[in-house]
Amino acid sequence: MLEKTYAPDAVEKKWVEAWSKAGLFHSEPSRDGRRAYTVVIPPPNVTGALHIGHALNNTLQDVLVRWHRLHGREACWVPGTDHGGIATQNVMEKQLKAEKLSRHDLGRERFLERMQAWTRDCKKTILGQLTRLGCALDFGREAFTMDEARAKAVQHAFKEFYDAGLIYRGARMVNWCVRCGTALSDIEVEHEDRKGKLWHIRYPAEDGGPGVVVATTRPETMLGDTAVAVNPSDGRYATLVGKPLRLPLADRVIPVVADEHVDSAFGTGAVKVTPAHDVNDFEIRSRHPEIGSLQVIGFDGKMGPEAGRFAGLSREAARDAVVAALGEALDEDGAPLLVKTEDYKNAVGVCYRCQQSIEPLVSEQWFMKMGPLADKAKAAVDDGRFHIHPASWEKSYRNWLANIQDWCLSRQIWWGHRIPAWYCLKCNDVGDKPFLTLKGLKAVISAEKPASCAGCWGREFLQDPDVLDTWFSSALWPLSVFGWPSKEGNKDFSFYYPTDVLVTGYEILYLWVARMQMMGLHFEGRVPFADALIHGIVRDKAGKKMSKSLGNVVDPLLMMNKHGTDAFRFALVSQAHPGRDIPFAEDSITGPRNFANKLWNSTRYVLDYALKNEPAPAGGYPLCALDRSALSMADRWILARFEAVGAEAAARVAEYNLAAAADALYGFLWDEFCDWYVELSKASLADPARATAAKTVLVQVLTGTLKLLHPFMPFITEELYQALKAYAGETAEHAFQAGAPRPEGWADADAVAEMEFIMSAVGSVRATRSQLNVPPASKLKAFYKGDGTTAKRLTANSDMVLHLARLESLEHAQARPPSCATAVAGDLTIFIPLEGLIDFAKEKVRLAKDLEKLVKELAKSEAMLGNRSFIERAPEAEVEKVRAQRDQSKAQAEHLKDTLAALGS
RNA sequence: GGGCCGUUAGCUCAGCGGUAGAGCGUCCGCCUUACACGCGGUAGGUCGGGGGUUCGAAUCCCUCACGGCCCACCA
Repeated sequence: MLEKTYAPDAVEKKWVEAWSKAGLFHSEPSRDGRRAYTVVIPPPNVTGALHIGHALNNTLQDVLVRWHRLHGREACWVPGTDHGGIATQNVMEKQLKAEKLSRHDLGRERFLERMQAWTRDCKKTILGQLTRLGCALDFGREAFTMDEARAKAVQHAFKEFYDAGLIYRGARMVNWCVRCGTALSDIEVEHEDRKGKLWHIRYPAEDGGPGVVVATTRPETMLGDTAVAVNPSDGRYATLVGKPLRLPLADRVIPVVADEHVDSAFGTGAVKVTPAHDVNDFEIRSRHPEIGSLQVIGFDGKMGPEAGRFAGLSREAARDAVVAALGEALDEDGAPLLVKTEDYKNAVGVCYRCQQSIEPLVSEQWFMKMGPLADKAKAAVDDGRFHIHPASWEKSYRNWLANIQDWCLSRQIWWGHRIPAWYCLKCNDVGDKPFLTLKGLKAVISAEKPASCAGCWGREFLQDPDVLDTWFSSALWPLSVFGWPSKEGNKDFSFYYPTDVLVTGYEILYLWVARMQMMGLHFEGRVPFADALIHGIVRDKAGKKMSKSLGNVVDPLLMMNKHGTDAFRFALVSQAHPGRDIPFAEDSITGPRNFANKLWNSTRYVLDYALKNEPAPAGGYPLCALDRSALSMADRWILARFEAVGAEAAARVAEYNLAAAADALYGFLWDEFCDWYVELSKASLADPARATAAKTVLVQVLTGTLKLLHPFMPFITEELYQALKAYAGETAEHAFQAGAPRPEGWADADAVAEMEFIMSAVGSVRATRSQLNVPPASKLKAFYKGDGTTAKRLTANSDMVLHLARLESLEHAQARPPSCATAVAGDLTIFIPLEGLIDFAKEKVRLAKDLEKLVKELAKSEAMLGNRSFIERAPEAEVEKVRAQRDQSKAQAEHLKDTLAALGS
């Protein structure tokens, strides 16, 4: 006997343990001849516990994995975590800061030891949470982006790219985060609109003339100016080009150059040029090499020695100081050099890990040439080898690939894959210069320290101190988790690769998805997954992004503990509409929680009430044992509906609309199975001739629905599956291993139409009762008037109607009995004598209202049918539908008119 | 500066060419022997505005407005 209400705690705990003990989610290549269904987890960074976004991401994957396992595939879902580069190092540095330490206090080796220890704990937490969420991960395959196997893949890929000339080292302007102390790739820079100022500064001519006024948002960089640029076609400045200007605050003279890049219409039409600190200016210098470059801001974000009296100040302080100094500076005529200051809003590049503004700086870095790789990735979307769901993302994806820039790979941090490049100390003049400024180094690419230099036989080497962008190893993930590059005898790789689908959020579409596509296409010549399911972000109730600082984060563990994991999962999935973010309110779990309870009680009904807890017969109650022709209309109806819903859910899953699949199953179980079939079965069970069929249908449809719901709500469905499986004749030990219900041709349009009529007739009587305040408990006699198909349907199923509408009898009547209420069903009229109970004034108002509605509908239908274009151009089926509608409205209206006339006006 | 998405019932959202739907909330009545985490009933919308295409538009096209997001080297 089951308890009255479903209590998730114990059930979830029990199955988490049992599944783990049974190794239920372990996959083997080629087992039972099943085709692989492979999913690799987007490995969470080892930065802490999982958030609600992870819960969504992993629930969606779990639904897909379990669904496909149910449908006969050898599902393999690979778990793992990501070392997370800068993000994780930042977490550790924060911890150290609390101990008043920096990573430099520890030194590289001890720092990495601490990182390893932290990573171990963090992995445990993360995998524990995924287990708690019910994820059917193949835990034996756990991978980490920085473990030995993955390191091999990284080193191999790096060398291959290097040998192919796609990876190179060079001096370029990069996005430098002064707080994180490292270069970043372009996509790791976020753009934020910030309020700032636009300062207009006069640079007087060296000969004492007025010179030019330039406008800048970053006055501190003027200390590094080496020119002023104007557009060559700008007449205002034509005579100034080539003339020297005096750079205020610095004791220097700089030229005016002409460059096409300058927009004459913006500001004053003259731009100060700081090649060391601005990407555009860097470009201008490449066209005018003679102007040179002067770096005034260091990698630490402080003004360097070239900044003169401002040296040592932070960027921010230097800005204030420069502006203040300009404010006091006058030109030879005594006019202020700071001509104007205006408010200005501009987009500032910001580090995606620490939100500090990015400093463009020139340095020596490793880069990857992306053009050829991007072309292949673009071709894969263009020709349909790769699909993004929803497809609206494909346009942005293509666009990004088409405009791709080279990828800055090196990071000046410690936590990551060390770049496998070695510099012979004899061939390279390393000295004690900062590594970032070393130019023209000759590298030997090798995972291990080379034995000797091929050029000079030197044996002393310096390994590149930098590490790789964390996304480099992530990009190889679908390959590396299956042991790539090792392929010979690698059954895992040949069976599971390429994977089937990648599920992730749109925020890492370029950062990660695109790069996996590029790597997969480059190394294996095929896409690493043919489909990407891109889901939205879980936001707070008000639609704001969740963040610790806003204090609006929702802890998934808390939700699971409070409401049950299945309910939480279902709440997430049913709101995960393709292409939409999810504004998550805790209330939204209530419905799914109630639904879980509904499942629970449906099973209680079947086991305790319908089957009276009798032991299951051998083989259970199989559908094949039933005589199809002897089934009741309700049996045939629910079987038809069940099969249709199974197909509908499958279609929705196939198009990656999991919310719609969940909704279809929810509606079927609750609105059709429980509200109608279960109610009807109560009568059938009392009739020995129909009892076995009813039991069979109850058991089979319920068990089948539970199986289909299992991917969405694994715990409760497993629990109930265990209770039902003997009755259902199911042989699989766990719901996870069960087979999906197979289509057996239960489609039955007649039964569906008949049942729909019965439902509308019952609904009509119920509404009448309710509107006239007839006590639900009172059983009433009723009469119907009319004949034909609908009358036959009514009489053939009168016992159902009696039960559902709480009637005592339903008989044919030629005329309207006295003192009765009227209900309309199809083209029939149902009379319910209510002597003494009925308020005729009220009844008349009610009927008049119904009539009004009908008349409106009738007019609409007739208007359509009166439209010749409609008759001629609309498909015949549509016209027929309207005709049928017209006929019904007409008949019902007539009945109501008669009734109203009988009641007197 | 480009691009994408959204604007449908009080709220959150489905529907995306054939006479407006769900969940929650409202209101009314029910402890009807699976479930009050329930049952039955009810109210509530000119589908952001304006044009167009079509026999027919919430659904397709154009345009405007208001939100949100992504990309972008306008000082």
